[in-house]
Amino acid sequence: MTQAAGKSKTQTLNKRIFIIAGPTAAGKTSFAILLAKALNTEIISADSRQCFKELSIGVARPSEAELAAVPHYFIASHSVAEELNAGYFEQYALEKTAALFANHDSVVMVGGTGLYIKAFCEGIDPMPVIPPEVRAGIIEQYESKGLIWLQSELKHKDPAFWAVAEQQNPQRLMRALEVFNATGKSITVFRSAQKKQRNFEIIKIGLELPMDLLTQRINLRVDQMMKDGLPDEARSVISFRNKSALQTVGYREMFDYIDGKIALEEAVQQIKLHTRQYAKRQMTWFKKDPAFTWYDARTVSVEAILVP
RNA sequence: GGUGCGGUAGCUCAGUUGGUAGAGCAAAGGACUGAAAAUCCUUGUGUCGCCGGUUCGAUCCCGGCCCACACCA
Repeated sequence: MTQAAGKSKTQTLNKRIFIIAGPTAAGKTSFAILLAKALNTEIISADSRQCFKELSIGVARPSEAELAAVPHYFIASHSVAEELNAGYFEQYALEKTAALFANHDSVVMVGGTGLYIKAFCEGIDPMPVIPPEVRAGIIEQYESKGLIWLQSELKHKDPAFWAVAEQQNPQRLMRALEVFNATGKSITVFRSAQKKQRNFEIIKIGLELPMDLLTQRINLRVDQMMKDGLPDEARSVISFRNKSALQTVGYREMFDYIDGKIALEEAVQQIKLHTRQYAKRQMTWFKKDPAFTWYDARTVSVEAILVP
C-alpha cells in the first residue's frame, strides 16, 4: 500500500470509479446497488444530507435492506452537530476510495450533491481554517446590520474579490469576509481553480427522467415520508435547526408547521414544490458537465454501462 | 331584499390625485471552490369583472349589470 505511488501507471489506471448522479428521486440508489453487486464492490455516497445519522426519512436514506445488500460509506456516518463541507468530503471520499481500491478494481459513488462530486473528481483548493468565532461574529453582524453592511465591508477590505463577486449573495460574501478577517488575505489568493489529477479512471453516469414523471415520483416519495413519520423526525432534530445540516428541504417546512406558521397540508405541498425545484437545480449542474453519459432511469441496465 | 367590502399577471395583493400598471410567490432559464437539499442572477402585454356615460384620453370618475365575501333582515 505504502508503495502504491511507485507502481506503474497502467496498474493504477486499472482502478475505476463509477459515479452515478442525477436529480433526486430518479432512482440512483437502487441502480447503484445493482451496479456495485455486479462489480462485487462497495458504495460511497455523495450526498450532503444522507451522511447525517439523525436524518433518515426526510433525506430518503437507503433502506436497511439496501444498506445490508452492499456496504455504504458516508451514510449515517456523521452528526448534524458537525459542520461538513465539500473540502471535507473530498478528503473523506479519497481516503475511502484508496482503502477500497486495495481490494477492489472498481468502486461506485452515488449521490446528488454536485459540488461534492466535483470536489472529489477535480479537487477543491485548500482553504485556511476559520475560527468558529470569526464566522459566528460575521453571521451575527450580517443579521443585525444587513446586506449593505456586508457589501461595504468587502468593497473596502477585499476589492479584488468584490470585483468578481456575486454581490447580492450573502453566503458567498460572508465566506469571503470570514477568510479575509481570519487571514488578512483575499479569498481570491487561495483559489487556484487547478484541477487535480486522480490516479484512477472516473466514469460519470447521469440518470434522468422526464420532468412529469420525476414530479410524480417526488410527490409519491413525499407522501410516503409523511406516512413514515417525517413530522416526528423533524421534532427530534429541531434543537439543531440552526445547523446547516437542517437547512434542508423537508425539515424547514416541517419546522414551519411545528411552529404553527403553516398547516400540515401546506407544508407537504411546499416540500413537493421545493424538492422539484431542487431537482431542477441538480439537472442544471450535472448537465453542464460534458463528461456525463446520460441514461433514461427507466431503462438503464448494468450491462449498458459495463459493456457499452 | 338591504348595507358594506371587493373583482388588477397562474396565485396573494399593491397602485394609478384620469395619460393603458407593479411586488411577492409560482413558472422558465442560468450561476455556483467549504452552508450546496444551501445561496444568488435573469425573464412580467395582463380584454386592470361586463356594458354604457363624462373626457382629447378611463383600469382609475359616474350609472347600470354580473360575481364573491361579510353583516343586517
